[in-house]
Amino acid sequence: MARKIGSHSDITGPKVRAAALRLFARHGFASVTMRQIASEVGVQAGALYLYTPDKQTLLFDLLREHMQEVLDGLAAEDFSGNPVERLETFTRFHIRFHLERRDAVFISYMELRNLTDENFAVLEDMRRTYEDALESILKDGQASGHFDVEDTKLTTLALISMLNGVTTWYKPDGRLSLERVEAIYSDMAGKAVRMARWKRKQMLGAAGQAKA
Amino acid sequence: MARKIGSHSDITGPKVRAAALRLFARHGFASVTMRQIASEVGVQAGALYLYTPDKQTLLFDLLREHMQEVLDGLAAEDFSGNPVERLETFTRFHIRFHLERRDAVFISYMELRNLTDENFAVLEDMRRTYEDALESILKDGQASGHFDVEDTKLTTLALISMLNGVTTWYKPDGRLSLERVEAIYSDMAGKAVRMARWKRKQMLGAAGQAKA
DNA sequence: GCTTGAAATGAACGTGTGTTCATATAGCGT
DNA sequence: ACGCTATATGAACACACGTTCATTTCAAGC
Repeated sequence: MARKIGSHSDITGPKVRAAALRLFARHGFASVTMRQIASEVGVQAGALYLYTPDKQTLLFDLLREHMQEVLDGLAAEDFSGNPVERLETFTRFHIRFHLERRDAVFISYMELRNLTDENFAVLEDMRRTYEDALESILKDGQASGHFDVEDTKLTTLALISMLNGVTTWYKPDGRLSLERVEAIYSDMAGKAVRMARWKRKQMLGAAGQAKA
Repeated sequence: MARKIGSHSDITGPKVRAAALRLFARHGFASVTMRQIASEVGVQAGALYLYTPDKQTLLFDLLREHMQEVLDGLAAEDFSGNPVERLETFTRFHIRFHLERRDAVFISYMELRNLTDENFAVLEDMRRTYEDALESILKDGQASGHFDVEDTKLTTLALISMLNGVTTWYKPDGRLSLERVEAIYSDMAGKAVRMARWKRKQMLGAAGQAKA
């Protein structure tokens, strides 16, 4: 038997990637065998090599594809407004987008060490681009007096860690709706970096006195 | 050859665990072979089975030992004081303790899925105990009006995620000292949950009016 | 309807895996 | 001084891995 009805490259290819993504996320790249992936797709192991040169490249392609989607998704957001609004846009986007792609996110933070140095560098670059988007919001907010942040780089990483944590426990049918989770996280992120009112007044006051 | 000078169970046993911990953290449980561990210890693979019944148990023992140390360490901290102070104690302890044991922490959050259900349940229980310690601080702070938290459970997880993030980037010889990192994270955690001054005043005001 | 080639098979490959075990030896208790 | 046993060896086991490839089969183009 070969070439079953309705099974073309266009159909099997995505199926392979989907199965690999699911299995890598559940059991870890190293623990998943090509035969497992093939079985999930409904095909023999050999056939996978029509769609990927090897296992490592399969992982890399999944991760690169994911990071590209993240970057594209971020670029599609509306980042007008002041830093406070932009931070909310970012955090809400991050939560929403990452919850929709939990498997890919999980792998992205877990399996980087299973990549060759070359492939790792590519993804590292993309991740840095994403982080820089957040850091620039923090920097702007620091300059405008909206935020009170000691170290923008560290804060960026801390915020992203916090936001990523959501993927480890969120269940779509759980106690909290997506909207509510978005709101709570966004609120926490905002409070963690925002300048306190009294402190801002104090600064403005000092500036006023200096002028006078 | 066997029984080399100075190589007893008391020496080789810890060496095995140390090597396994290091390698699991670097390359992932599934990717590390018993022969690699043995080689690191300076012993043949077969000898490892004098110290562990199998590879899975070796991982489990490492993780259980780690979690026990975390719980013991937490219990040794001084948690007197108001919720704000207790939260700072907790965050500083967490950062410090986890940075000293980065390998174990990494594995704890990465390799849980490589455990049997039974072993997983044991660790899950210990982790929950740890999380509960933080949540009870948040609850107390909520009750006392120190904190402004929508959902203590979610906030607990968000804070721990944020704090754990430090292990992924911190380098002991890096730009920031441990003390400074502790301070920044502790500060961010505090701000993320603390009740704003104006809001507290407003509440007190409302309470005063209600009384009057 | 026949030809053609893309899509899939399934067996085979070499290698490496976790684990076992008969065997050897070094150091402690006596 | 010597035997006993804890500690280690190293070869072997059965199995599973990623990957290759000659072969087969089916859908589409003419």
